[in-house]
Amino acid sequence: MARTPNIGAVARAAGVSVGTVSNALNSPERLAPETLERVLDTIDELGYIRSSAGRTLIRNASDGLSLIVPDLDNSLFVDIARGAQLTAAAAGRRLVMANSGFSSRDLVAGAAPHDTQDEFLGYFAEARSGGMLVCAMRDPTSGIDRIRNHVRPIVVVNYDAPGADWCTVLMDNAQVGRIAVDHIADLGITQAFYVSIPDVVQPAAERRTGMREAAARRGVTVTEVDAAALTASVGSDITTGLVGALADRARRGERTALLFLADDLAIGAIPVLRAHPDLQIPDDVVVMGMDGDHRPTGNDWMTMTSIELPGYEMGAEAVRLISAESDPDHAHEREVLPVRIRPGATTTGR
Amino acid sequence: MARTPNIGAVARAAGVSVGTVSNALNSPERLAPETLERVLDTIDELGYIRSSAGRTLIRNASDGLSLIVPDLDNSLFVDIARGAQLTAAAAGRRLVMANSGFSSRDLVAGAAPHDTQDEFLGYFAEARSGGMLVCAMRDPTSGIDRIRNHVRPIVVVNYDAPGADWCTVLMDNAQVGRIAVDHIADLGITQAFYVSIPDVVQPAAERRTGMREAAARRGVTVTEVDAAALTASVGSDITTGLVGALADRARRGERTALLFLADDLAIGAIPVLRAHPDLQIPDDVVVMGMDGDHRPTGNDWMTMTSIELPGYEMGAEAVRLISAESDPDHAHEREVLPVRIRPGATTTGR
DNA sequence: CTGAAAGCGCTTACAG
DNA sequence: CTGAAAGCGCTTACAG
Repeated sequence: MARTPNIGAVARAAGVSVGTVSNALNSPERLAPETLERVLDTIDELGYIRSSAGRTLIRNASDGLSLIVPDLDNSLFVDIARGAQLTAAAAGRRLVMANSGFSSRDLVAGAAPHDTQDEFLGYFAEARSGGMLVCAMRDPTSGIDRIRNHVRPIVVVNYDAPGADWCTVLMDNAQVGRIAVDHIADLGITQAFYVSIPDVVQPAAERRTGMREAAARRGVTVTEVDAAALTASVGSDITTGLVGALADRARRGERTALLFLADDLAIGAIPVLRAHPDLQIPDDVVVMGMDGDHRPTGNDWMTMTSIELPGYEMGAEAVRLISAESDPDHAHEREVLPVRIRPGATTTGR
Repeated sequence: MARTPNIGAVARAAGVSVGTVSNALNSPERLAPETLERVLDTIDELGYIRSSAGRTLIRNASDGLSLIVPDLDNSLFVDIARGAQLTAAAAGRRLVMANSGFSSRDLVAGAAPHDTQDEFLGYFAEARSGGMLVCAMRDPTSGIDRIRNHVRPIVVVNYDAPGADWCTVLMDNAQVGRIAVDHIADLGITQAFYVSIPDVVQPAAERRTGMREAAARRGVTVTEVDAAALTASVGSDITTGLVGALADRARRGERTALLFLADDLAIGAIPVLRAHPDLQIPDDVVVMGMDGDHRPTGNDWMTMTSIELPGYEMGAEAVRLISAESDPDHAHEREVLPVRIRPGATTTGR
């Protein structure tokens, strides 16, 4: 990069010292009005843009915040990112994001997660990030321990690490499972299939725990089914395997619930059920997902019952906790945000 | 931030000079194997992490790439971001993103765009970004001119600025409009409604141009309708206003096409049409969107005909162009990537 | 193969 | 209110 005008060039052109130029930028109230004006005019003329590297060197910290998200195809993380970015902007801080490319498929398949979470942790540590939000789908402890002293506040979002030495922002995943069961129990349904991925994925494990607890409490019999991925086509395949049993029950006048860990799975179930002459939604089968997609797709001819996840609030809260860390007697917090049901036609009929 | 161990601390502990520690990190082949090992061990023991600020100061450039996207709720930009980030990672470079919070609603409403594009341009210029991808929905020229000399290569994605002094990566928006009309003309349809937003949004303007050209060529009569936003509910409202005319035509045995600038609009049309007893899809009315959502929602009980946009390729190509800029006799390029139709049940019946 | 030294652009007490 | 000077952590010729 060709050398751009530096603070010395501005000082020379304005006939002041470099310290005065620096003060014009950082403490303008210290300058005589005429001096300030002359310096600012010179900055404009020269097209001077301060390099943040100098300040970062001195402070051993930059003032930008950084956010690592696992996967932008997941609307939860898009919501978290927006909540974080807008809250940061409102506080006058910039936030940049990195996508670590995490795929829950790896975990489900038992493969080592092939993401770049630790690479980005290192990258932001070298940049002396002024605060880091780590949105994790797997335990980030080892990666964070490595950079702990080089990045000021760290907040972990969406992963509950045992013995965490940082603030954590979570949603109440057990409540997700409980609410789903309570909803169908309220409809008088006593038999359900619960389609999820293996418990190596922490939110899946916690939702299952909540689901089982509510099922026992409400007297709902639940058959658990494993999905290999959270896609509509997997949802279709699994449902195809269940229609026989569902139709048998329907002929006996019994309703069945299909509870899917993700809306994408649930969406895949719909066409399979509609294609079956004996199965009406929601009279014979009710369907619900559990990660209500905020995205404005208005995705169906029938609205899908789902659970609204507090992604935006999680991101916003994480940024607030970053700011709270500058308070000297701050103690790390573990916040668990509530979820709520969004009833739709696939369970209530409208 | 408490002072972390610096290169001097490592040098002292390893009994070498700071230059040698630097070489261990940047040119390890220059060191005697034993020296190298001793230095690396010391780095490990001390938990030393290099600060990139020093190098940025010297080079007047950092090695990270940065990407500004207008809006993560738009799947096009999520695709671009993924294409860019994976291509960068494959080339051993890190890429960070910023969301400028652009809303096309502002433009459509005639309001000044209230985004943070220029703020982030300035932020990345202060960080001496090693390369910048600017995904723009409005003309970025003034913002870029301001930072032109402080950021090495700049590539603009998705905005065709007149007289651009940089590489540009575009999709063929005129082709989007042409393909849509050709598709319905191939089905023998001669009457269509075209629902778009005003031409202040550049892609909308270009698609309209392509649409008109194809309509003239194929003898299709098109009635143009203005939408205030690209949402399903706006699509529903507009369609509600059209069902009378559509039903009249259906009773005369004439098919009509509804072409929507965005899939979200088109999705909103579906339930309105289904609710009308005289209108069958696709026998009386065919429906298509024009920004095929890559996201894995499997969004409907009937697949929506749409146009596949080359978002991933645009992001990947933009990163390749960034690298190409380091070639001394590089000339700025303007690349226009093709689009293609994805036929679905809403026009072909399956 | 290794070390000593200059310098990148900035901020911050301190002196005046 | 302004200036002179030290120093942040690093890289890079250069000398040996």
